[in-house]
Amino acid sequence: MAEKPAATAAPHSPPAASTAQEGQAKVKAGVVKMDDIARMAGVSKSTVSRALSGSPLVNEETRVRIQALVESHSYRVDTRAQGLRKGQTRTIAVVIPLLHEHDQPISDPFFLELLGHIADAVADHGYDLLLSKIGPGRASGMTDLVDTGRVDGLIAIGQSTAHLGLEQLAARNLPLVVWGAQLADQHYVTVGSDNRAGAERAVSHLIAQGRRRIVFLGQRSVPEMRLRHDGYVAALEAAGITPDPALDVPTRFASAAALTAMRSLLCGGASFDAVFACSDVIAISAIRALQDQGLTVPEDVAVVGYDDIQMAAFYNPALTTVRQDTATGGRLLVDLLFAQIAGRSARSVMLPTELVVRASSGTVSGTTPPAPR
Amino acid sequence: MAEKPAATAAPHSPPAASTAQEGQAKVKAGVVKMDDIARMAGVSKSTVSRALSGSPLVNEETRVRIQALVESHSYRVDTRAQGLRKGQTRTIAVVIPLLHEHDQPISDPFFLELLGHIADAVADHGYDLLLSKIGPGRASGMTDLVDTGRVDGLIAIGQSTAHLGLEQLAARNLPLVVWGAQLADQHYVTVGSDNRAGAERAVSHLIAQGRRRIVFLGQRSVPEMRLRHDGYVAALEAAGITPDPALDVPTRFASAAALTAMRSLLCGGASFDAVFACSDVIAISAIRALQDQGLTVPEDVAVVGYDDIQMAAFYNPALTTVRQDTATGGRLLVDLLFAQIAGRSARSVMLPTELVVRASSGTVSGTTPPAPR
DNA sequence: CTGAAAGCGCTAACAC
DNA sequence: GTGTTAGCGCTTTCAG
Repeated sequence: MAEKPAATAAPHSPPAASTAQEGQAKVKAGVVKMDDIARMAGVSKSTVSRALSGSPLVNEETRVRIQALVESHSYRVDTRAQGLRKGQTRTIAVVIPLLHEHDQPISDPFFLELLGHIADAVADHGYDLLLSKIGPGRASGMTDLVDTGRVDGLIAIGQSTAHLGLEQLAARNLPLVVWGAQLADQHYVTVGSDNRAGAERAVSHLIAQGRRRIVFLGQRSVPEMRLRHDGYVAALEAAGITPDPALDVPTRFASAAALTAMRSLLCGGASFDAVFACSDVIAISAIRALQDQGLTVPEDVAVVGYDDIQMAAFYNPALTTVRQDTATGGRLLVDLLFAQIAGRSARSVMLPTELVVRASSGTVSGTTPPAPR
Repeated sequence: MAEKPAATAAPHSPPAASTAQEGQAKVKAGVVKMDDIARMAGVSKSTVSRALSGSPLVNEETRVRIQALVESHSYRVDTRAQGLRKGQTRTIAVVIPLLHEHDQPISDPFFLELLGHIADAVADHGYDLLLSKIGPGRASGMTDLVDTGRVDGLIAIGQSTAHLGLEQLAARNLPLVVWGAQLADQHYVTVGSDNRAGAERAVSHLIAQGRRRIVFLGQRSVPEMRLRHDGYVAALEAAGITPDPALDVPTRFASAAALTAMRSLLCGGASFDAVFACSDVIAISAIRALQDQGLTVPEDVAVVGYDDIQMAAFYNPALTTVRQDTATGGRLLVDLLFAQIAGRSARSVMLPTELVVRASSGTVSGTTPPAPR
């Protein structure tokens, strides 16, 4: 089979003709290269390159001829080669922590919502998005991503326990933005909600409903959760309530873990009239555990979650929760990363949160239609 | 600042020394290349390349020396250049359909669960995963991904309305696997659950509970949903029930859409005693709509969903649903793709489903603890 | 306006 | 065992 069409003989032949002839033969992708197009157009590779990158140095007629050839042969420039030459990748990595030890899948809907917005924003910049689930000892894996020339920058979702690793990356000056809490001594850029204020408002709301014995459900080893705990304590103290350590229940971010934690609290005979959960997923599991014990929400126990995942409004009872704005969060994450890639400096951003009051905290009747997002 | 250390002078100098000296200077990644390592080791680039790829043709002593240099300078081979030369990318793309017209984020937890498993499997193969949200007219975007040399293969999550586009890709012989329904005339490889059988069992279960007027909630334009509808009809007819078109309610995959659909059904005064929803997210929204009307689930209306997302077990009432095994699904998707990349042929796989009976269909009391996944 | 030439960082024949 | 020589497919000076 003739590999290279002898199209050089008729450089100006109508593209349509060659389409019909060659379309069939091209089974495998990438078969036609810039050189081929150049030869067919009767120009040099350089001219094709220029034409394709919209250089003004190219004759209009030539450009049109090249364009036609490109279309008809559905030629596409190889980004890999282009990137190698230009020293860029046009792709950024999003790193999601393994939620825990085992190769448990990413499971919190909140992450997916955020990821979706990040994906949109990255695409708007014309970049690709590499998704990477990295386990403990994340830092080295993340460094690799850029050292091996696979990505131009990194977005980490959740700092979880990797604070030190992230500091190392920042020290190396790699473009990096992380979704999470803004810590005092930190040198990397974060975007996140005002965890302390959000939690404080949620708990104050509970107190305003007449609740006094409020359970904290969350994992304080994660920075964001620690701040939420701070807010919880602050709200309590502002109301003259002394935090009871017995109501501080450590829980990981999985439904099952939350269920277990709640059950053991119930079995322990603790008395409480409200729960502040560090995520909606945790809140939902907690409610389930409560109901299984014959308790009603919000009558016996009022519950507030965090995140406002889509399902929160549809749960029964509809969940009162602290909304984190994933749309602007995602976009901000990406914008700040591109600022760094462009060599500009970026500052951490703390997003305001909004307390969305629904039925689970005892104020709204359960039959009110949930607010559409 | 001296760009290249004059290390050539002392080729065998202890790596530790140079680390200390240079560690500081290397701010930007990728600064040290294979040539540099070669020079420092006093060998040629090829030898370094060989040593690094574990070729047996390299002297043990040389290899050790090179290894040490590589470590101390934390040199990493550039995958981009490597890929260009070797004609591969070691990355595969996962394409998720924009759920609908607007740039709505990916939102169904089911997708995220599947994505998580795919990510694990891809990583196990040592490949990267490019995440791509592609809108209507997906096919061209997908082709691009491989034509521009960015990925070695494609996984599409959900065929939605892109069947024809996928056929085109398959015709071009691009490595491709799609999560979805196995259609009669299709030339691409799919992995998916047995939608027809799954739905049939779910609906039969409802009938066995004494329900006769069962609503179908889903979007039949999507192949998978059409099959589920077939199963729904089959179950009905097997029981001698004539499907009532009034109970066939088209619904997209979003919570809000499902809520609206259900509400208008209720307003229309239709009479029914059960609902079969095409996804758990739809089921949950439907239950919400029912409850808002003062109806109880499962007493007044029994509800069955599809997917068995994590939250299904925690909903109130706990959701009876058709479980799709995302773990083996994800792994299979990836395995079949790699088979194609390796030039082997692959066959579509239809996974069995499992009906998970919980409270929402009226059989189990609501206080039973949900089965852990 | 266009072409020739020199690489981007790496691997793979092919020599020695 | 190791070095030399060609590229992978593209962009970009530098000369016309």
